[in-house]
Amino acid sequence: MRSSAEDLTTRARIRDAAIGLFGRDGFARATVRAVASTAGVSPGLVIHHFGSKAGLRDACDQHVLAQTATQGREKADPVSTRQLIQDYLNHPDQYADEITYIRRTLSDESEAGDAFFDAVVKQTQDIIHAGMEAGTIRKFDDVRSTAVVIASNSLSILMLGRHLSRTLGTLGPEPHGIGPELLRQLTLPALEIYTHGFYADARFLDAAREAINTNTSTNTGREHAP
Amino acid sequence: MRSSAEDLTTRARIRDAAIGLFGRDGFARATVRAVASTAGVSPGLVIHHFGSKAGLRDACDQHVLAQTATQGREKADPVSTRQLIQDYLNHPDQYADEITYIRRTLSDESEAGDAFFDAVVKQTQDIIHAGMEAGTIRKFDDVRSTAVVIASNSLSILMLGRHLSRTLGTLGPEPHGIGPELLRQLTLPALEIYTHGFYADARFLDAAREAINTNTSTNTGREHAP
DNA sequence: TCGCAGATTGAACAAGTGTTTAGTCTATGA
DNA sequence: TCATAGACTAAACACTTGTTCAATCTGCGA
Repeated sequence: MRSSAEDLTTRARIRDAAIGLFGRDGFARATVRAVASTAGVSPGLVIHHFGSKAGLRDACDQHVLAQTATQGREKADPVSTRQLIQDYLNHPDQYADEITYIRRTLSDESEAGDAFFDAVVKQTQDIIHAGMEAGTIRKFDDVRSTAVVIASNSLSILMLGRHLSRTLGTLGPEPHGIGPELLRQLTLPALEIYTHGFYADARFLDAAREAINTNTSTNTGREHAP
Repeated sequence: MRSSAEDLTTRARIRDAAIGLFGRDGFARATVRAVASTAGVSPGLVIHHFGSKAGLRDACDQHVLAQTATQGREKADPVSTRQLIQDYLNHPDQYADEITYIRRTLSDESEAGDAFFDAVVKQTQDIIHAGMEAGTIRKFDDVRSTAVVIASNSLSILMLGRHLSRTLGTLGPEPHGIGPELLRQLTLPALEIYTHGFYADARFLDAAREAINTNTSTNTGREHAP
């Protein structure tokens, strides 16, 4: 369900070209002239529509991340999430630019990236709470930290997708590397760890518990943030 | 154990300044003039020593990643790894530039980043094999994919450290966000998942096994890479 | 002491950058 | 019909970029 063809307003065409180039080359490396050339317009028109290169970036941020955030908020339940994944697996190239752009936004420092990450964590937290009540997810003391860990692990595929697919030899036509083959190959190992754990017993966990409990008083670390 | 003071050769001072700026601002945004100014020399001298800006990047890659790779290869056993972590927790700011630089290298496309990631995966694979024999790590069918998942999860702290500490409120003076407080707060939740799992039972795992086994024949995916 | 190779600099160059500006084209409403 | 607003362009501007170059400075071996 995307505006696919060339029947877009010029402003939208420029913005989409910028999303592709900003994601692929980064904001600094991507030039206004390249964006204009990709969109088939003159450099001046880019400035005319967006005020400045920074304004163009803001428009891209708002478009990609607002869209993804609302999608995420609407489809917070596991069923819709599964449908979203299925939709992606059927049309992977439709989302390529968005994925690359989000990865770049999370890498560079930006308020849009911060907001997106926080939204993912919040959504994960909601899922964990619901799963704990439903009995599908184990009970955790520190749900917030657990959600941060899970979100971080999930987003690592987004951040390192190129490396993952390169190492596993599942590199498809997608520049970010996150293709159906990669997901198919990682799903079972990840779910095994999430189901039966990674370690054979609680040795490491107990040792860490003890170390942290004894260290908190003697350590040189600063006080806890309020 | 770092060459701390100003008793460095000019070439090394330029390289260290570049490591800091390339990591913080990225290769494109960081200018030769800024590197020269930080090192207290003229822009021409930077070129004189490294041939070009790209040559300077190569030197930085080789310095940071070769150093880290050898460290990783020497300290592959869990005991030394723990000592390395302890060493970091005691002197976090000494490693700040290296951490930021490695994160940037993994984000941008570069052979050095590829080699580093592969080294981490290989090291993780060795640890898993050893742990499986020693009985501390569960038995996995697909050790390579499991190692990729574990490595990806571990590196996510590196890639998203700024977001993690920002969300959890453990932001210290480090620009990358990976401070002692963050690690202390994430250790137990991560180890709990790695020990007892995340899901309450094998429902999701079994469902995924079934879905993948039935899909592999009917799916439109291409053949497996050799 | 001399000479020379390398370190180092300041200024300049050429290319590329974001942005501005003057002007043309086009549609739309009075 | 015509005036006006906005889309749009080509050219230029001001600035930054990486790099070069001629010229000094410095240390060291003969």
